[in-house]
Amino acid sequence: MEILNLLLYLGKRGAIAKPVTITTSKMGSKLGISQQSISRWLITLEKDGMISREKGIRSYFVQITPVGKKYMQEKRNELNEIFERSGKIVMRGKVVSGMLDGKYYMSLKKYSEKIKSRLGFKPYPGTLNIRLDTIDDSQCKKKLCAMKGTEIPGFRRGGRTFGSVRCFPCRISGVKGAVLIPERSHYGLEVLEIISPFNLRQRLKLSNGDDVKVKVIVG
Amino acid sequence: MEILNLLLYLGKRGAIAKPVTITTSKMGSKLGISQQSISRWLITLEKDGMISREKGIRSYFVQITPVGKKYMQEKRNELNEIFERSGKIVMRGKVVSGMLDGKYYMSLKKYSEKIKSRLGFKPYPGTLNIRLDTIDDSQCKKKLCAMKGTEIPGFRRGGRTFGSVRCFPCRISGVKGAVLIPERSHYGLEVLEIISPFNLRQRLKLSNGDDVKVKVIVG
DNA sequence: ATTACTACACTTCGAGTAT
DNA sequence: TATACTCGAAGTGTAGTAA
Repeated sequence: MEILNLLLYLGKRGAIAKPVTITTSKMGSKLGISQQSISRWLITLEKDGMISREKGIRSYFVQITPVGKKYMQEKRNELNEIFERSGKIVMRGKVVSGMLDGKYYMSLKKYSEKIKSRLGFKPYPGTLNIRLDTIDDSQCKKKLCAMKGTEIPGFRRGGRTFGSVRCFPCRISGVKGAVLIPERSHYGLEVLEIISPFNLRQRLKLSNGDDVKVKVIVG
Repeated sequence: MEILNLLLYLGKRGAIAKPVTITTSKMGSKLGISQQSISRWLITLEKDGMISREKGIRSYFVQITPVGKKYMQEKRNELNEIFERSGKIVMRGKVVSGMLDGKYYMSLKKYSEKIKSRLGFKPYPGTLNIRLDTIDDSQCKKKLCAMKGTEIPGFRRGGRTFGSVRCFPCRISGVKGAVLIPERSHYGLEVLEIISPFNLRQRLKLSNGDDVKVKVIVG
């Protein structure tokens, strides 16, 4: 058993901030090893100063110590460095139909001209919508949402407000484009809206349900 | 040996993007185990589909496969979630004098009213500037810069453009405030601009050179 | 020089079981 | 109910050595 997995189990239950209730058998079945082994591992982790324990009536209160936290943070930093250095966020998903509103917005001069000046291309009037299938892919979009990207400011016209949009230059199956994150979107984390100088459906011969790979270069 | 450590060693050498040259004895001495054990582990990892290998003349070319990459990403996501959930960025620095432009901007109604509506407080007209001393603290600011935060839009007046500003609610020595990240700032990564409903210098009895702690709650 | 086999020590595993 | 002990099996470690 990798001790990181043990700490991960505890950390997910909040054991970094406060003592949490655990039983060795639940923990074992969750991690795929026996109750006995968990018991032994907790004793070892305690000896090594990674966790502290206090016996409850029919369970233990376990907390991750600063030593344990430091160990986890080291691994986290190493992993983050490796993946951030490569500086790519890759998402996979399936082509789906949009609500045609992307087409409308991208045909507005105020948007398309700003995009031209900020991203260096005039967007084809329309967006390609991609449904992200796995949780990992949605997490990637969440990460994008938390980043700044290239902002295309909103505007008002005839009493109506058109919200701002953030863009993240990307490659979709090798073709230049950008992921669109509207300030106010109809879609959740599971749908990616893509613009491109090209009509992507035509250019990549895409139909609904086709698999595509979107690569965003970050940093 | 935790297999994550093996993948970490390879990942640090760039084995996610391309095959890298390694020898079992170097890898072993770096990881603190024998050449023989590394040899056996690499065979195991290859069998498990985590890495691919090709024999060179006096070394191996090793690359992490998509399976191995996925394993690493899972661990990374789990760790990031655990630490991001706790959601605090803490920075330390010393109070320094600003250029008095913060005072000017915060006295503009367009800004202060928007801040009132978005952050829930009317900013004292002035910013507290903090010089971040360590690289770690600057890295924290960099992380903030890459996040979205609460956006206060810019505006135009009399032909002049006032840029937008992003805010991150924070506590400074326990007092409510917000870190300001102007779209176009005079300051680099090493200076933090803070606003608050209070005159922080008065309220916290601060003089230039005093140490302060800024805690930003994220997520 | 390298990798990786064999052999054997030591560690970690789960089942049974005491508490 | 829970934890954690003993003990035989399986896994992981290094040394020696072949290729």
